[in-house]
Amino acid sequence: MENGCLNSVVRVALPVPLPRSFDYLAPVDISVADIGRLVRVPFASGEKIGVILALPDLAAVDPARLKPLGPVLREVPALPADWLALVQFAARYYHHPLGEAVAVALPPGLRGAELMDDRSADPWLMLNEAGRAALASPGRASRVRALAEHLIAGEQPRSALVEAFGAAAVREARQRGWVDEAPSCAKADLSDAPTLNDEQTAAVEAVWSAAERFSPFLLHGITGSGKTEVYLRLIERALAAGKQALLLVPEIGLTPQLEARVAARFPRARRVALHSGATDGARCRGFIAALDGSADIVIGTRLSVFSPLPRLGLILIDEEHDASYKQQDGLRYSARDLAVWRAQQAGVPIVLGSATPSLETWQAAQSGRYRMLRLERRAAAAAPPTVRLIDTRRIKLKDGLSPPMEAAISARIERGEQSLIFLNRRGYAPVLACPACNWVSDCDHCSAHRVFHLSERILRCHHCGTEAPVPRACPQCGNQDLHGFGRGTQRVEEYLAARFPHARILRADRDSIKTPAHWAALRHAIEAGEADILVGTQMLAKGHDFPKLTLVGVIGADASLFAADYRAPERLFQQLMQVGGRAGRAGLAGEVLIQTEFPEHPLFDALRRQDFDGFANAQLEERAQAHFPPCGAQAVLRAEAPEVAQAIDFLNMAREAAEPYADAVRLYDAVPMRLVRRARLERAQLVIEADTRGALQQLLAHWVPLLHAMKSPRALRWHVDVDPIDL
DNA sequence: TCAGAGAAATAC
DNA sequence: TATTTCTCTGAG
Repeated sequence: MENGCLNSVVRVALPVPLPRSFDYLAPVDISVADIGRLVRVPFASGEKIGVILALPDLAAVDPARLKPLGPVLREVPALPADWLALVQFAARYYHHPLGEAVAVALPPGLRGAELMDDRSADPWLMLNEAGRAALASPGRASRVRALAEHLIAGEQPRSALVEAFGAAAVREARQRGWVDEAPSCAKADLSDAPTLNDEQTAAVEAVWSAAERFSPFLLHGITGSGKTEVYLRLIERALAAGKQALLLVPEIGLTPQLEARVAARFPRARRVALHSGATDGARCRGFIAALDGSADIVIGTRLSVFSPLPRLGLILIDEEHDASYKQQDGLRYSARDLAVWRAQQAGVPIVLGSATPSLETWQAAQSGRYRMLRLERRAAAAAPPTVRLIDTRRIKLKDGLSPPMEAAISARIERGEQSLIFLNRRGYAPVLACPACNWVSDCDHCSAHRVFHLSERILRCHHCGTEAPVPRACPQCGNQDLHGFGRGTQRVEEYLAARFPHARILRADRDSIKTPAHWAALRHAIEAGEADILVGTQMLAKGHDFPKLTLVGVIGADASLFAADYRAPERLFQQLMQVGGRAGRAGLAGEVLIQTEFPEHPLFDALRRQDFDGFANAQLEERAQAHFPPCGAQAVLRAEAPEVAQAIDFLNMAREAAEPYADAVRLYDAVPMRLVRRARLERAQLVIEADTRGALQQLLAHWVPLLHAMKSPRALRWHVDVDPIDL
């Protein structure tokens, strides 16, 4: 059992839900150059694909138990040390098994093939088909993508491209949202980058003067103040310096637009777009292009924070407050927070942009940890919208709409302008009920009502997705007169159609818009003035100028005013500010009308004055009093089981296990979650608070290993959520 | 005595 | 998580 030879051990991260790595016996030809490479290893009775983490001097277990390493995939560049460090940090900070974190951070094509019955030594067989194809040759998808880029840049007429790639490819590119429409825009767009105003210039200079070191900035710019132009100028500088730029955007819906704008500005730069909607092959190629340094600009949703970037020079986060930066399952990471860590690690500047920053970022800027850059002028020279409240306490509403709201819509129709009615509730009515016997359309699997969708004639649970046909009569008493209570976008649309029979009405919510192509078509229809009234959820609040839109009507905002969630006011303010920003952007005055029974609420007061600073500071004050984030740190342990009692039992046991380490933290009681039952499972949670992230992390480092060791019913699942955004 | 089910242990 | 190993039960 002589084992004196150094570097005879290989440490590997494997995609198993165990909080440790695994050691193997090294083959003679292994070297430090193999750290970061994919490898096939025997594991339990089968095989797995993992990533080589290190060549330690000593194994962490009895060397007699080590099995020999399998083949190493040397055809793909090794993942660099800083990438491994990022993933290891994420696994440690979010207390998630390292091997699974590695799997999350890799594109699906590189995560390893599913079937491993073939024991041939060919390392390529470690990858699945998409991965192999992506690495072997630029496939069809990339040709179609190249076509899309040509269309965007307007470098070639459409007919030539149809000839080269076929009409089907053009259609595909459009369906995937890679191009907005047939080539129209183009070289004009290219040359005349708008002149920066002095605020924008100052922002660009401030960031770039710190280009050689870690320096975080909050770019606080109201809607229409030209944040994107600042991003583009900074990318330009990064490219000129031979660096890579990473631009994070909130969600897939917005990626194609920004991508098109970046493509138009930097037609010669190698751009990569990464998001969950991209095919395995496309994600894999983009990842490799980033890794081997050939990509200059990476634009993407939260998952792109894990792109390996050897020449990284700049990180930009657009709409940094957006909730979609937090992953809500598996490795529950915040791409924004990881990006800041990454900027620090790489020693580069990072810009967090928002009109309504998260309180976390706001506090960092107030305390001087981040530098604040303000853009207070609307580039389009339009005045900010006026905000008016409609006190609905003494007004009779018709399907949720007040007479002043209707009058305002009517006035817009007469002037040929557009109105947007904003309501965060899709479907026709939130619940269908029988007035005779009190039957309600409850979901069988969740503690929630099924929502009545009139056009599809179904009842759908918005939590588990199950559907049922709308019953003709009450299933309990046979009464044929069932009523939809409350209102959603469909009902408001229906009412408006009856009230304004000559108006053209478009509805935009997750039910009416299912693909990027739908979304693009809708946007074009709105921009072309083919609608008088828009009805929609927060989907409509984001992105895009609608030049004829001058009225935003908000209904149903009161529900968020007194919600139990302490983040509800922050979210509401952000939402209203954002949706309000849609009104009046092209020289026409915009107006925001909010129906509320609480017109004296300070949130509305701040909104009326467009006073984000005042609102944010007041909120911070409240958070400080309660020691809520960002004036304190939180984590939550959640458990789900067939019976809520099992989940509570587990959490109580967990709580007991935590007590000895809990002197610097507050452990709350295990309680059933607000929506206890979801998809046939019942959930409970236990909140942990500490004054600092350090104290919280210290507890978790002791506690989570104990949780793994705790025995619990087989059907019980649990997870830890660090820095949760909804409790 | 031995299926068969369900719990428990284990992975390098 | 996935698979193997154990341990208990009761029908024959």
